[in-house]
Amino acid sequence: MTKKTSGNVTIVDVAREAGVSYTTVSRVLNNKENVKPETRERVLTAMTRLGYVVDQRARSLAGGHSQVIGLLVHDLGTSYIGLIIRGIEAELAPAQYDLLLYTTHRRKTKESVYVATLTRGLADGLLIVLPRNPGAYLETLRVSNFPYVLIDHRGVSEEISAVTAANWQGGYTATEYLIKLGHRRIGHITGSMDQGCARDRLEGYKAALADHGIPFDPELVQEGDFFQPAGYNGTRALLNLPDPPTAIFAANDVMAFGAMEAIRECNLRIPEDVSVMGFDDIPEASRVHPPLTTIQQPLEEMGRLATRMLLERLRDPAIGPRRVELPTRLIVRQSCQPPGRGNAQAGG
Amino acid sequence: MTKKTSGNVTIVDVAREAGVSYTTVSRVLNNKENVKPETRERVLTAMTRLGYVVDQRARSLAGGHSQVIGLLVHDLGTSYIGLIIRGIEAELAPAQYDLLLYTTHRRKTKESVYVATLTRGLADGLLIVLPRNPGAYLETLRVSNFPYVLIDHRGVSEEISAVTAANWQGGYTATEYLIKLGHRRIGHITGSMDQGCARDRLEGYKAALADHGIPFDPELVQEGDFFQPAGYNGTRALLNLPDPPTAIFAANDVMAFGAMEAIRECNLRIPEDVSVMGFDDIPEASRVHPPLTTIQQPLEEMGRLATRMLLERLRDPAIGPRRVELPTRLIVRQSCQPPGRGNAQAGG
DNA sequence: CTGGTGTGTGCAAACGTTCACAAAACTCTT
DNA sequence: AAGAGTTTTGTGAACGTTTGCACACACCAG
Repeated sequence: MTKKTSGNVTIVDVAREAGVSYTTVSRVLNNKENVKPETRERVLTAMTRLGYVVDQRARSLAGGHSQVIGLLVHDLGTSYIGLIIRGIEAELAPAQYDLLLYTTHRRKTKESVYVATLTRGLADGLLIVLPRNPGAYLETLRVSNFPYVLIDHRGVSEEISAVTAANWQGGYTATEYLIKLGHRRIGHITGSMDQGCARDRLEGYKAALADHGIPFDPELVQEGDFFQPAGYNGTRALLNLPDPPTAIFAANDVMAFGAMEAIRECNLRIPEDVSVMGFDDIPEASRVHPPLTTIQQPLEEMGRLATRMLLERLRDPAIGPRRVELPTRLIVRQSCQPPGRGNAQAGG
Repeated sequence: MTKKTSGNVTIVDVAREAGVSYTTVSRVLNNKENVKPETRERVLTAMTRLGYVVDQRARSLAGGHSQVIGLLVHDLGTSYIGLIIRGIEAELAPAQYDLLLYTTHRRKTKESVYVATLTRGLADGLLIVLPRNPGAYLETLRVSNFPYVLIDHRGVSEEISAVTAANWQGGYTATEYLIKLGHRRIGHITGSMDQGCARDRLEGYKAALADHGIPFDPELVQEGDFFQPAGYNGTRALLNLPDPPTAIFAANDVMAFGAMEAIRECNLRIPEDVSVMGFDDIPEASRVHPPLTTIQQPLEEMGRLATRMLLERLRDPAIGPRRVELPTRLIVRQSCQPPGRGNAQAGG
């Protein structure tokens, strides 16, 4: 038993134990070449004998990298974010990185504050999920050349690495599916219009209408914010229209749940009276009644890919920005059907 | 404009700019007494002029505390954990702490590895949510006198700070409610039996049965693990019994969703044919069809309280362990009704 | 004018690493 | 068997902060 049983074991202690200099211990620690296998072995056993654990603070202060990635999200507790984080962690763990979590809970100012501290050594890189007002700090980040990747947001310029889903395509596919079922009046509840993904989905919706010769009716579009009440309120407004839609396409599943709530409260049936289409395919989508037809976003894969891109950039800072759009696909369940059949059934 | 436009601004730069020594800057930074108000002012303006941000790594290396709290959870993406984290962050943010996130994804070995690195300076304290096999490292933590608080788990000894919900009481209340509706055969799908909360809920269930003179039938208890498939499988098994239950009490909402799935697949109705009771009251519970009657756990409050306890302990290490149990309460929705009414309705 | 008691400030040494550079120890050549 | 080249190891100075100690100065009582 060595003298230092309590307190912290440092590389100096390990060096003494192994009979080498602390530099050699550091080399072993960092898997540097040019260490005689026998010496390495001796250091390694000394480490385990002493129960040595590297001090990340010191390492990062001296060496410049902290093995920590910052994650900026606006909220947790949704499977949307859960799936993304699952992907992130899956890539981070084998690379020995830790995850520092910042949630902004929609308080816009907080994001820029976090970014400042993060870039001061606490983290080596940053993953930003669906920022609310990226303009405020993305430029700061870019100028300071701090590595980061955006998830589900295209950012303010082409110079920014980003992983997104094919939102336009998803919006198009969803709308086209409803059109092909026979719907002509299709309501849309948008996401936060300050976010590109929401705008893209709306554009996809418009494009599908246009391609099938259906005139765009602004009355049928309600601005939402990706939260359930917006889906509910938007749907109530749509159903109160003189000529209400026979189908509602919500810009995400959560708002689609709100839509379902509203439709039921109006004593209408899903999908007999009104069809509902979501976006995301979060796990709950298959659990609600009726199971929600929706557009699947590869959330976990988005997290994985963004992380891979970030780590790649960390290894080689020369790598330029990369922008990847992952495909979305239609998941047909039971919340959509051709219009008018509800009445027919009820009447027959 | 000063010379150092790029790179990092240190206290030395600030000191030069303000015409004081770096020690004084450090004093201002830490709000130490004995700094002339005028000097303090001068340092402060120098800081903002230079855009100084403190380097947490250096601060923590020199000073001993990192202003980071580690959070150990086994999975994200459920509102269960989302609510807890919301509570944690609400308390952490004003105290200027950051959150380092570790998810174990049910891989038991990882937890102990994390604990080792965490205690080496990366974090000042640890919050552990519902650990899988705490025995492995809780003892290590206790011995090294590292501050931590358990959430939703009572730990291995009375010496451990923990915040839990009244699980026994919740199990009792849920079961008693079903009994009072008239159910006599009540199935129970347990959580992971290696966790105290799961055992407590089961014990509450048994106690309620006993208090109402209903003999305990082991056939009616299916072991689960808090995940949806377990709810599904357990329910299928229960419904295949020669004398199946008329109500099912799942140890959490997510398994209750699985139960609902299974019941529907057997062409039975909820609650007419089988009543379903959950536990947790996650937001989805009110959204499923029919809305789930469940036992509410004050998850956000549990996160808040645990964090307050941890910060308190950080301020005064002499504080001993505290164990708090927050109350649970029954939320009546529409997934439970008296037994036998389903047939009556169908026949009438 | 001296000696005390504060206050405000500065110096130097930590904290535990990494890294550039230098030195030492090998391995080949010839 | 010596010199060149290569591998291995060690020394010293960072990294940016906190903190113990010492010092300068003002103030007051004697």
